[in-house]
This record gives sequence, C-alpha cells and structure tokens, in this order.
Amino acid sequence: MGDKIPLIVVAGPTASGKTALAVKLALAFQGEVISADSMQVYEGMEIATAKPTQEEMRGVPHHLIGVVPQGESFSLARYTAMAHAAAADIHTRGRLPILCGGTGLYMQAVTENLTLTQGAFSRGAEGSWEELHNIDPTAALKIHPNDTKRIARALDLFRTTGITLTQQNAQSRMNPTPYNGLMLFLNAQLRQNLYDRIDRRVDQMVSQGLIDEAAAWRQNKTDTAAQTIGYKELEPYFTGQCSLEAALEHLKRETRRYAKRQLSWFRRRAKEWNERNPGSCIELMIENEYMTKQALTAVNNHIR
RNA sequence: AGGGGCAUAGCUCAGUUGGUAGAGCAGCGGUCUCCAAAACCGCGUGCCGAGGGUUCAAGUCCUUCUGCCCCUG
Repeated sequence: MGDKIPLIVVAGPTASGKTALAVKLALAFQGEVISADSMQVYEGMEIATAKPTQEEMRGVPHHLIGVVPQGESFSLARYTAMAHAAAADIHTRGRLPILCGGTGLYMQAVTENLTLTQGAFSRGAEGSWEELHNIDPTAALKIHPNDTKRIARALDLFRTTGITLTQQNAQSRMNPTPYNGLMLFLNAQLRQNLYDRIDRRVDQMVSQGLIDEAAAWRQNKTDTAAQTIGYKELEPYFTGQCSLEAALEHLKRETRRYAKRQLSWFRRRAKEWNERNPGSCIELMIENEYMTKQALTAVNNHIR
C-alpha cells in the first residue's frame, strides 16, 4: 500500500473489550496504542473513564491518556494534531500504531485526516437557526432547529473566522489520509450480552472506588468531568435524594444508552469503510471465542 | 369475616356524557466536522386481569371470579 502508514483502528462501545484486544494486538505486532477517547485524554477520572491500568497495558505504550488538565479547553483540532503526531512517531520507530477508543468523532477526524480550522472560538455563542440560514443555508438545512449547540457552533465559526461551516467542511477534505487503515469493529451478537457487561463493569468500578472518586470531584467540580458518565448520575445519591442502589441503576442505564449511540456511529462507519474499500472493516462479535484469533489474522494480512 | 378501592404498554399512570386507547420514563432506530461519555431527531411496542351480561357499539355500564391495597372486627 505504497508509503502510507499502516493504522489499526479498534472501535467499539464501552465495555466491549477494546482495551484488551488492542493490547493483545500490540504485543503480537509490536504496536503502541493511541487512545481515541474524549474523556481519557484528561487528567484524573481514572475509574469513571475506565482508563487502562498498568496491569492491563502489559507494558504496551499508551498515548493520549491523561495528557490534558481538566478545565483546559480542549478541541477536536488539538486531539487530531496529537494523534497524528503520535502515529507518525510510532511509525517512525518501526512500530505499529493502534488507534483504540470509543469516541467516534475523534477516530473519524484522524482516519479521514480532516483539516480543521485553527483558532480560538468562544464557547458561549448564541444565535438562531434563521440567522444561520441567512449566512449558510446549506449547513442550516442539515441542522435541526432544536440543535442549538450546532447552530451556535456554525455561527461562531463564521463570526470568528469569516468562513461558513459549509466552506470549512469542504476545505477539511483537501488533504488525503496518510493512513492505510484496518478497522476492527467490536459489536455484540446480542445487545443484552453487551448490557450485561456494562452492568458488571459499573459494579466493578464501584468496588474500585468510583464513589470516592465522584465524592472527590464534587469538591472541585469541572465542566469536563460534569459531562462524564459516572459522576453526575451519583449526584442524587450524594444529596440524599435517592439510594445508592437507585443511583447505580441510573448510571448503568445511562451507560447502556451511551453504548447504543456509539454503536449507531460505528455501524455507519463500518458500512462506509467497506463501501470505500471492501474488507477494510471487520466486525468482531464479543461472544465469539475466536474473536481474538480473527483479529490477529486480519491484522497480519493487513500489514503484510 | 364484613365494607370500600384498584387491576390499561416493560414501569408510573391518563382515558371526557359508552364510539376497538395515550403521556412520561424505559426500549428501539438514526443524526453527528472543534468540551462528543456532549447535543439533537424519529418510532407506541397493548387479547385495557378472566368469564358472562346490557348495547348497533364496552377500557368505560351490570354481574361473577381471581389478584393486590385500605378500613372495621
């Protein structure tokens, strides 16, 4: 595949076993893991974000975990810059970069090499759908009038840089991807099997000290951690509005819903990858006992 | 044991003077180009506890049964 950098992408919903698989692949092919997780990039929140432990990493170098102080403004642009740098570095040292995570947007921006407009943008932007429709009708028609977050972002982009979202999106695809990617999509044959894993994972987090971690966070709240699944769900428990059991049930439910959204994203990406380049995405079922073997074979064929 | 009440979606409940049911939550599907573990969109999934009766027509009225709940003993 020419001079492109081989890149293994391990994608899947929470609790699907991405971390373990990525480590096995790294050990087998002398790889290093680049985390593609919007919450693990931050410092702290070890238990809630299920950051891999030293033991789980088994000596495999992991990049982009805990590298940004909470409270510091982060962005997709910053993430992709760091990820590209990490991948290039790993490749230069003769090792195999493995992009592993659950944040679909981050993974897509990296693998498709989206070029994002640099520069600061205000966070508290506001504006109406009509206003956006006036300056960028194409973008407006693709954004639901209720989606205030995206409307504000599009307007802010125009106000601060003078270019519309539509122009920005077109420009973002100017540079072809430097990667020759193979995506391994972890999915479940039966949704319930994934949900069972999630339930177990949450219980495990609790025994690892999730409650204490959440309690500590309450002393020094950050916006970043406020949106992490794991802390906000325990708030009613801390304020005495519900039992711990009820709060944990809520936490499990929110985690399941999150996993569903992730699956929605990855299913679409998997389809796109295979339409563009047949065989570039392999769906692995977590129930399959030969899953790891399938992954090893696929990677071996890919980098050969 | 006697009196009263409630049984409708997975859960909590609505349902007008009788016209074969609807909300929230859950669930499912989807969108996604800069805090994304976020934000947003779409979909009702039902032998209305069981049987009998009245009626052109019963979730709605009558009756029996079953199961919960409350009151009095």
